Parts: sequence; structure tokens; C-alpha cells
Amino acid sequence: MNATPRWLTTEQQAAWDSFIHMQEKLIGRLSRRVQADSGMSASDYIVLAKLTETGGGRMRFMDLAKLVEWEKSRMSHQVGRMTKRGLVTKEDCPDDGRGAFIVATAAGHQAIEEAAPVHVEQVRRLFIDALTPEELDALARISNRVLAHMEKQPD
Amino acid sequence: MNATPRWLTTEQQAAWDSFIHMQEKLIGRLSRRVQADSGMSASDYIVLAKLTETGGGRMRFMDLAKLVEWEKSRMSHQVGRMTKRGLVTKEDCPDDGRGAFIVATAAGHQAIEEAAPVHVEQVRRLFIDALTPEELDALARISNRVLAHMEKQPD
DNA sequence: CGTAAGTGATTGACACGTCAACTAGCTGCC
DNA sequence: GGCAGCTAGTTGACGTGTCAATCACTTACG
Repeated sequence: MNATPRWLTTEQQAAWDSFIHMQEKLIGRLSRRVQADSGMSASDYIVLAKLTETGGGRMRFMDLAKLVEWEKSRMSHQVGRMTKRGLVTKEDCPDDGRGAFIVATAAGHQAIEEAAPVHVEQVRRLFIDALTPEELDALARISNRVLAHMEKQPD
Repeated sequence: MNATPRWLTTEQQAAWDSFIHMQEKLIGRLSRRVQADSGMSASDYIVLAKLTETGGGRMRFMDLAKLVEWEKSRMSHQVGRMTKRGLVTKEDCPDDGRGAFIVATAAGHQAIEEAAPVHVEQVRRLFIDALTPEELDALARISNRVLAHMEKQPD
């Protein structure tokens, strides 16, 4: 009858704290950098990256939302803002009266092409370069393990 | 004259993607859970946790901000909202006319005491339980390595 | 003493994310 | 055909984070 302990062990707690701390600092620095270097938000970056990479600059709204695993509402607001900034436009879908294509503008293409190498460089500098190939591999395995585990867990 | 390559290798890219994906899903699920279980936001939780843990429920504004590594502006907004919700109050600091103490109310103490075990349980369920002790240890080392590396890097 | 510089904290404007409610077009089925 | 229910996408309200400006107080130093 061993009940689950109420708290984490010292080691577990320390590991959790380190992970959270690292992840916050890393994401924070990267997104501030993208913003400063390219004038785009991190969200703009992801959307444009996936849109051009996967759809060649033109994708159905929902396909894009599923691709980046965002709620449709989030995507809708985001696309609205990006439209204002001139990065994308919307086009009606002839096959489905409800549907829409989201299309990268020339400015959008240019923005992502300029931003991508700079961003990659920051990922390398702050993250990849911190680790040996073995460590990087270990982290990838661990990440995938956590992901797989989460998928089995309810909610 | 080996220039830094413009892109990441397949393995590096895959590791980065896994890490980002895992981290987003994990943080997302945890914060939705805290919100649903306790009615507090993830930010409320952290603030109350640190405030009670470290300061016994009473801390100087800036000390708290430094502890959680937040900008003072963010903390100010957050404390304002938490005051509205009745979780904390502000008290003037007699030693320094500019300063303020932020103090957990009875409701704040109760909220964090109820939320903490539930939150820990989710961390365990979604994260700790996914990994062997060795993997957890490896992740902690890797996190600390990335943190240490980032501190040496400018900006 | 007095004032310039620094520190503690607030504020306002704006970008972003979430949730729930809503509109509009499509699909299945009688 | 017609309507029930599903899917695509929008909207508005609200909570949150960031940045820059501001205010009030304290400290250093001449």
C-alpha cells in the first residue's frame, strides 16, 4: 500500500526546476531575438516558416492550424494581424464556400527568407553549441519519450 | 576556413523540433490544468508558491521579482490582478517610502496549499513518470549545461 | 544643504492567447 | 427537397506580457 508521495524527491524537484528554468530562458531569448532581428514575432515566424516550407506559401487555413497545432481561433487572430502587417493575404476557396487559403505575400516570403538563417544561427549559438552530439541525441530521445508518454495520459 | 553551415543537420533539426514540441505541449497542459483545478493562472501559482515558500507569505516587491526572474512591470501588473482576486495585498514599507511588501492573504495561503499537491501530481504524472531516474538526471545535466552556456553568451 | 543620479514601483498602450458564442456553408439521411 | 448536425472560420471579451515613459523617494557627492 505505498501511496504516491505528496512531494517530489530533491533530485526530481531539482531536475524539474532546471528544465523549467532553461526552457524559459531559452525561449525568451530566442523570441526576443527574432523580434529584434527581423521585426517579426515568434508566431509570425512559425506561421511563415510552415506556410512556405510545407505549402509553398499557400495553404488552407485549417491545414496550417493543424500543422502548427494551434486552435483555429488563435490562428484566425494571428492571420488577421499578419494580414495587417502585409505578410500574408487571404483568398477564398472555390471548392468550399466556408474555406480560405492563406497565402504568403512577396513581403512575407522575403521576411522569412531573411529571418530563417538568422534564427537558425541563434538556435545553434544558444542551444546546439551548448551540447555534445551525444547530449543532443539524449535530449531528443527524452523529449520524444515525454511526448509519447503524454499522449497516453488523459488530458 | 570552414564557415558555419547555414542550416542545422537533420539530427540537430530533429532534436530541436522534438524539444520544442515537447516543451510546448507539456507547459500547455500543465498550465491549463492548474487553471482548471485551482482557478489560478500559472503565474498566480508561481508567485504564490515562491512568496510563501521563500518569504513565508511576505516579501519585498523587487525581491520577489528577482526571485522569479520577472521584469518589475510584469510583476506589478500581476500583483495588481492578484490583489483584485484577493490572493495578495500590498503593504507600505516603513524603511523605504518607495517600497512595498507583497503579502499573501488567508485566501492566498489556502489557494496555494490546495493547488500545490495537485500541481505536483500533474508534474509527476506527465513528466517525471515518463522518464527513468537516469533519464531525468541526464535531462537535469543537459538543462544546466544549456543554462550555463547561455549565461556566457551575449544577449 | 542641495541637486543629480539611481532605485522602487506604477501606468498605458499595445501584441498576444484563450474561451465561448456565433455565422455560414456543407453533408448525410429520411 | 429539407433539416439535423458537422466543419470552417470569425468575433469579442478578457487575462496576460512587453516596452517605454513616468513618478516618488533615496542616495551620493560636491
